[in-house]
Amino acid sequence: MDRRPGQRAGLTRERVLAAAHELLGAGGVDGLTMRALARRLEVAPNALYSHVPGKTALLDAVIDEVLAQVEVPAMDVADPVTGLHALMCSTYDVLLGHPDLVPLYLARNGARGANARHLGDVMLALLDRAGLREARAREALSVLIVYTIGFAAFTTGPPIDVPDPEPRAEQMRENFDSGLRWLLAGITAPSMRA
Amino acid sequence: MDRRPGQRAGLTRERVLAAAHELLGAGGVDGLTMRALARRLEVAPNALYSHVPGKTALLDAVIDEVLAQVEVPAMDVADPVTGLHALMCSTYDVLLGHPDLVPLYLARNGARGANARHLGDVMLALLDRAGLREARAREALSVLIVYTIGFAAFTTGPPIDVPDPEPRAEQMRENFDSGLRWLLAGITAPSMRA
DNA sequence: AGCTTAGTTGGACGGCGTACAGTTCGCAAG
DNA sequence: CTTGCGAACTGTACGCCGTCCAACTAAGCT
Repeated sequence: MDRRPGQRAGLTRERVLAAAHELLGAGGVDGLTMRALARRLEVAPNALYSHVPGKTALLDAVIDEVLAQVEVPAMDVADPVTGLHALMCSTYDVLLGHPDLVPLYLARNGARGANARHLGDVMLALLDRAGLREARAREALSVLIVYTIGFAAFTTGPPIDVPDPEPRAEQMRENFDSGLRWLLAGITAPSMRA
Repeated sequence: MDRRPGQRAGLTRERVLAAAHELLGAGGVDGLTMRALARRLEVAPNALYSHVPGKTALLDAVIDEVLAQVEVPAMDVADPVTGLHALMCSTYDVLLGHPDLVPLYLARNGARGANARHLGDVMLALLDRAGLREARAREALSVLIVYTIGFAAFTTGPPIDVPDPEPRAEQMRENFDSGLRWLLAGITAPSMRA
């Protein structure tokens, strides 16, 4: 801090979020502290509070930002179930790209930011095209979200006792896929369609 | 602390774990700190370290302890799928009884303690009787565990935006049940049986 | 030119987990 | 019955954490 009080440091909400993102990638959740963030931006810790309400809000923002990477299938995709499958797989992959973030994600159970809401809307639209409305649709929505985040959390956790993690990741990917197909089959079974 | 150094306080690993359990129930995860725990046991914070290696280990122990409450179906239950269903539902209910614990549970992804291992073995045995072996069985195991813990995490999280949480809990319980049935149906579909 | 206001700093508060050294007791061996 | 030892416990301290407050300064508007 070779700056005297009052001198601007060029801080922005965007710059703060970006730095937070980097810290998260480098040192995991434990590495992301207000002080470390300030250090990286060459600023006093308190300066952050002019751009972010607090740590919780910052985490929420970062979490939601990550969801922007999810590939949303075209709304007019031929088969809505295929679209849902692709959407959930993409979400799963994105989550795997930010392992330390997943537990947080789950603790807040599913970010409530703009991106999260958008994904939810897309899913509801696809479910609608698959024949599910209202309560049924919300039910299916919960199940799919929970399953995906839960599986990501499970996958990104510390390796249980297997020797090398490489085939494990692939194995988990397949497990995820299997379960997802079962769920989708159940969701769109004839008895479910209103 | 009206005790001078060296005087025994009658601490035991069991007493410590029990107090931790109580604190967890009363104040959630945030309420469980080494210092608060020591305060409740009328002891200096460091005294705990004679009975527990550290906070992480303590949490692991408490987490695994909770799993003891899960009702394990009789091994010779008529239908293994029904047994699995009952087992997962009991697990879900137990988890709901300790809301603040669930995120931790997921972060460590499924306790690795004695009780957790036992439950895993029971599930594998039931899956075996349902016709699943080896890789298939492990696959199904992952899916079921992830689904259950994930759903519990989702349910115990802060209410999204619904007005009153009472019907929500019931709703979620039904959602859980629906998804679970779909999963079990998929797992035991003819194509899966070796 | 002067005033307002937003951005930033130094410092502090209360809390956390836990390491280190010292004190004191219970208990087994002599 | 003494002695010695190891385990339990305390006091103190270190280095973190998130966040609030008052002071200060620079930029921008009038």
